[in-house]
Amino acid sequence: MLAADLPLAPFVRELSRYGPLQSDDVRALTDLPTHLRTLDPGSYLIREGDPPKSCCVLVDGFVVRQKVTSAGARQIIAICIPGDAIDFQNLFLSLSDHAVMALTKVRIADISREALQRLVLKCPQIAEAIIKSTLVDASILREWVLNVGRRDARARIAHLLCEFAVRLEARGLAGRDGFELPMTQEQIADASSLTPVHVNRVLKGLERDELIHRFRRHIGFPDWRRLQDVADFSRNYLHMAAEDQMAYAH
Amino acid sequence: MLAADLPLAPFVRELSRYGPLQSDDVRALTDLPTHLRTLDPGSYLIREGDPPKSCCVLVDGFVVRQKVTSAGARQIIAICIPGDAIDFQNLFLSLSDHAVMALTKVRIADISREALQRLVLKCPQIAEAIIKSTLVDASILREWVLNVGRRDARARIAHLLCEFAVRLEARGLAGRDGFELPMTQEQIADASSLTPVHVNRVLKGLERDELIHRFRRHIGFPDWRRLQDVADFSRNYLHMAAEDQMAYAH
DNA sequence: CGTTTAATTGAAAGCAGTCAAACTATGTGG
DNA sequence: CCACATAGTTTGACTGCTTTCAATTAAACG
Repeated sequence: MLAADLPLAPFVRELSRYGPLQSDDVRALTDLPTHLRTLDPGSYLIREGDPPKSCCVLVDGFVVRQKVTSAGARQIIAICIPGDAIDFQNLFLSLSDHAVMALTKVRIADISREALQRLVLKCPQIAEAIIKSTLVDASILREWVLNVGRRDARARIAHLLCEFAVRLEARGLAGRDGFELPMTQEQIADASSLTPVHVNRVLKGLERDELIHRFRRHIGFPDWRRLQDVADFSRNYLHMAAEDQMAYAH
Repeated sequence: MLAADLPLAPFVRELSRYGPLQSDDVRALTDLPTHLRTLDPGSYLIREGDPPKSCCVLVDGFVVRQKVTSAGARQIIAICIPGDAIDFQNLFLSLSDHAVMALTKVRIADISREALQRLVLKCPQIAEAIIKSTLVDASILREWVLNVGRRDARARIAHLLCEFAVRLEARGLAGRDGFELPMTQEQIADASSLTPVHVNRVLKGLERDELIHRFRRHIGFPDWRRLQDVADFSRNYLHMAAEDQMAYAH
């Protein structure tokens, strides 16, 4: 079978990392009936207050979770990369508490809510894997609260870059040379609770100090070790398995 | 049986709210072997980097989750109230990514990790309830990121007070007249990403504007509606069941 | 009561925000 | 292939919310 026929494969591989799944479980998940669709940048997969329709998995591209204050200020709450489940939230809760927006052109696999719920109730291993995956998401959120709450602008943005690099690399989507950042500076601002203007200044500062290289949207890491120091970054909170501690290790 | 004999009762009641548990499940949970202990304010239940020992439930008193930056700045990430499970994190992940500290004198019920894990694998309903409980925690974390990231000091502190009031009331631990806030202004500062000095000024400002009343640690709400407006507070993100929407409702 | 911890207040400094304008990519249609 | 439009980036000057530093007052505790 071709990879194109198995849009859920990366997602299932990711999940099986959290709890060793039986091959039956893996097959049951991979074979889940899905509906594929493509969305353009800026379009919404889920809006705040929506009732859940399906449970979707990100096959290709990048999306963000976001919330807004009544004053209209936006906060990006999480960045999802290919292979991520977008809404276990909606799988089990009845109203969405945040919106999900496409950063890039994305491919989404919709899984039937009922089918996945049945699977969870039937296969304890799958339930456990989903719990762990959810707990890791929560751990990342805790780090974001710390990041936004207690680090200055420079560390905050550096931290965002470090986290993104490590998560991408763990899925084989980036190497030591860096990665394409799928965000405008305005979006970086909304993720780091800063203004676009200030993001620009900080980015230039990091570049001036040879902590990052930039070309278009590409971010390079000439001195990964030092960037981690500036960012106060430690990958512990990502709860990755030992075998993933590769290139960016220490 | 007396309530004193069932320290897990409030926790189980809470959990059953998230997924209707069979009476067998309820009994299995309530009868879980526990070890009760008492801790003084300021003592640590869990330190960052700890391997998990047991899974503990908060019976009495208040604890906070917290993280610190390498520069030593502290961020409170969550506040737990009686009936909350303190570490589903530790139940399934292998290293703690944050510390848990007692705000007040607390009573803790330690549940054996293995016993609870067995139960999760055996009872799908319990697994589902735990998933939902974890998802609600994550939703609260998302709101905290927004709160700390995009609201000014006044709204931020008001929001903290609103959330605490609503959560306490849902467990029957506070009424319309207000509640005892189990935190010093320094701790409020660490929860709202401000300095203690500024917390003091904002609190005085809220009091001056008749948005709250204060006496010692007691917080009263003379105009709940208006406070919610200032706080930009909506209880949606708490994902409470309909029957809990009582006194503080709108 | 004396001692420690928490709350309060004032003055000054600073990090990030706001406003505004210029510049650079990227894309589109003639 | 170029002119124009649009979106994103960059820069400067100024403002302001929050922090920092320091000192005083009030409350909690043994």
